[in-house]
Amino acid sequence: MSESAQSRPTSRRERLKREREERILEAAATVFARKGFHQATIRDIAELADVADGTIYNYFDSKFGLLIGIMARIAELERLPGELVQALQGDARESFVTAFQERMGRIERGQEMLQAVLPEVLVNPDLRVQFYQQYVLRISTLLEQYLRAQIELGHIKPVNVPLTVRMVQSMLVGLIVLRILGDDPLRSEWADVPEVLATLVFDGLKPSGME
Amino acid sequence: MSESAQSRPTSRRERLKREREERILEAAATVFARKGFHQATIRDIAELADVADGTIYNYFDSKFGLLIGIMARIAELERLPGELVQALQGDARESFVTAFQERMGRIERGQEMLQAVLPEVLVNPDLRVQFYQQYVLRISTLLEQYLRAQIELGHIKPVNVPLTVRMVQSMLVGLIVLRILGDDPLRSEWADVPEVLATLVFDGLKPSGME
Amino acid sequence: MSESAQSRPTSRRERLKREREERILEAAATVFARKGFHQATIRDIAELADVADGTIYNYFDSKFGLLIGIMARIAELERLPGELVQALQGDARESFVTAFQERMGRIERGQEMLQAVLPEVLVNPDLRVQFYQQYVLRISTLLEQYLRAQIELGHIKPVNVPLTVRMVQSMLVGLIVLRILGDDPLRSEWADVPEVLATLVFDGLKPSGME
Amino acid sequence: MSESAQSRPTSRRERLKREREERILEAAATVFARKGFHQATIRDIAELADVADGTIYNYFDSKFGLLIGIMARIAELERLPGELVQALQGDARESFVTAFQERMGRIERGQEMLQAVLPEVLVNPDLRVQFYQQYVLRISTLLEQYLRAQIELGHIKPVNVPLTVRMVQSMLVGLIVLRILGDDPLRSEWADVPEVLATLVFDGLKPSGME
DNA sequence: TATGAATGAGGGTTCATTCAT
DNA sequence: TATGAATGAACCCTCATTCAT
Repeated sequence: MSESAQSRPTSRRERLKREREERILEAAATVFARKGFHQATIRDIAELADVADGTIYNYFDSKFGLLIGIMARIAELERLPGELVQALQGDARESFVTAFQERMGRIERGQEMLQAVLPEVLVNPDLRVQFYQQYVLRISTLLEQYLRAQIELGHIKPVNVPLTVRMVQSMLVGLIVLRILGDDPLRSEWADVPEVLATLVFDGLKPSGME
Repeated sequence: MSESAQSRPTSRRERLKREREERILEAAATVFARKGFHQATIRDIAELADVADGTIYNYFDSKFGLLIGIMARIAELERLPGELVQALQGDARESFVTAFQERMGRIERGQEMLQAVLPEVLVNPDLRVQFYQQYVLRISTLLEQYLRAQIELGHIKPVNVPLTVRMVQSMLVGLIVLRILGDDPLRSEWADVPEVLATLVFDGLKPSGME
Repeated sequence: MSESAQSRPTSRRERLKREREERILEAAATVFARKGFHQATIRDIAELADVADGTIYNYFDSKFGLLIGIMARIAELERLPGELVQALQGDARESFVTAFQERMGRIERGQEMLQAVLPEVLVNPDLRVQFYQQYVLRISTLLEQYLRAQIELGHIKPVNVPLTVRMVQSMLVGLIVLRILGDDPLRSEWADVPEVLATLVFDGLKPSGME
Repeated sequence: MSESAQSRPTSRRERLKREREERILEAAATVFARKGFHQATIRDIAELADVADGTIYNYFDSKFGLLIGIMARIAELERLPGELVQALQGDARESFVTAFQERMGRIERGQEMLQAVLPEVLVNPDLRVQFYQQYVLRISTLLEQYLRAQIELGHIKPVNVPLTVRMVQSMLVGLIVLRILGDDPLRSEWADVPEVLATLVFDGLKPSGME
């Protein structure tokens, strides 16, 4: 009852709960990434998170709920729009590189979660829609606006905007997939990807003087 | 029943067997694509193929064997190397477009099988290796050789060859994924993809006179 | 293929299936009666029926389905209406005794199934309605008609018909419950119950000359 | 906190404890009656009693202990013997009606607790014995004595005493069951039951002049 | 003493695979 | 060879109970 007995009794518990939830989610991501959603058992996750099976259900509704939780974490880490807009100010090519660097970093950090979620996204219609909207459509819209503006300004030549944007998105998604597949160059030279990607997308492969 | 009753008893039987195996494999691809490998049941497949559950095991070792079977069918449809080499003769840009058209067609036709196989490929280490080698590495090697040659010839400017090739591969893989995710432009404007892709990769987005 | 190879191939299988279903249902009734629906495990039932756990699900939808199955068997054994009507022809008291004898026999034979089902009937609203209608209401309606007719004829004195019928039904239901509770006299002197019951209901306890 | 601060610190606490125990027991009876013992969860009961899950275990040993507690409460409310003896003095028929009225009232008031306990009583051997002795045997013995005495006195005609008593008990138990089953006449005309019951048991259905 | 999160045993159910017919 | 019923291992989830705060 006395206020001095415990300084913010809830805050300590709260913190412990948050940490535990975090631990469970991370364990889930790791196990899902390693064995796939369906091969992964709740037991696996519980053991890795060092909790009892039942404890997981104090934090998540179901095994599927863990997947949703991971998706939410990914979305949280994204907050793309603002930053992307930011990154795309100024010189077109330069901002491309910056934006891609950002992106590559996120992909690298989120690789495990993406690997955990992506196979199931390809399979589950609900996840599919959610992932597509959060991860693809949101960026598509932005990129399309940006591309149109740049074309207007003459910084970029006229192209089929929606398809071109899809190509770029495809590359990003494809890079994730190829990394998951264990492609070696993509792992060892990951840092160089943004520059190569910008060159490809922006300048093309055609030699400079060859107009 | 007597051996003389039919001119070539085995060959007819053989054909029936082939057809049945084919039917089962197609059913498997359809069901896997629709529900995912783990949600799909042998019963589902048996019903769609109009055979009994047990019959499937006369043709395939296991449920997983069906997946392997589908992978094999994809590989069979590929026979890339030769054709790719063929396609890449002559003018660089032109052969790019031709090659991509080829590829887009294959992707479209093989979509169901790819959708059936891809999620599990991302999850199963063995499949991963097999898919990576058959579907990525084989082409990577070819493209790398080609790219180097073109650079040598001055038709293409000097770039980081392995990464550049990965970018192109990523795009192809990413296109598959985005189609699976149900992206609308990619479905409705699929025919235009090769040209846009070639423009992007070959010419870049930079306006012509802007060197 | 030859017709003489197996005489009615289906009928043998059919028979085996019937027998197996029967065995499972009996096992379920026994186990439910012994341990109660919720304490009973599918394993228990499977072992008693000498089948594998999964086999049960080839015959019944769920554990609850077994209960429904037992209820259906009880209803099947009943076919009350016709027989009751039959029994109640002729002298009132005599037909009472006959009808009750019939009933007591059925209760005795169906004891295990009733014991399996009754506790859950008291607890599950759906079962409650079904049991009430099949086991109580159907008979109530008949008895009410009969009673009214007998009153009309002056064979029975005017009484509150619905409630009186409920009393009789209560007694029947109560007898089942008391038997389940293990009451000794009801087990050892079961054969005398109909006569005593008829005396009680028909003549009352008042001494003969005491009007 | 100091012992002198409150005149009778324990007695107040005692009262609070009693009230809480009472609240828990009532909540348990309600939930058990509503969902059945096995479907009911400690959480359900805790919520209805407005206490934490763990608190319940400060008052009762286990979930089963709650059932025992309810049984004890029923027995407490009974105190039959004395009152029954009292009620059965004087005119036979009149005392029957009085006794039954008493009983009906108790059944009505105790309905929830009976509904909570009865299904499990039918299933659990220990409860079965306890319930049988407290609720059936105790009264049986009394009624048998009474019946024998009345027969001796010529107020009641000679009958099979144990079985006759069982019939009456069956009716009482059966009335409870039929009420649980939701029988409408028994609910709406409950007040008339004692009279009808007495008529049936005492006078029988035979018309007055029909000896 | 009250709390409510952690625990983990337990069980219904699914379904790939086998095998007698 | 085709059938489809039988098998039983495997797993998600529930929830009574415990116990640190």
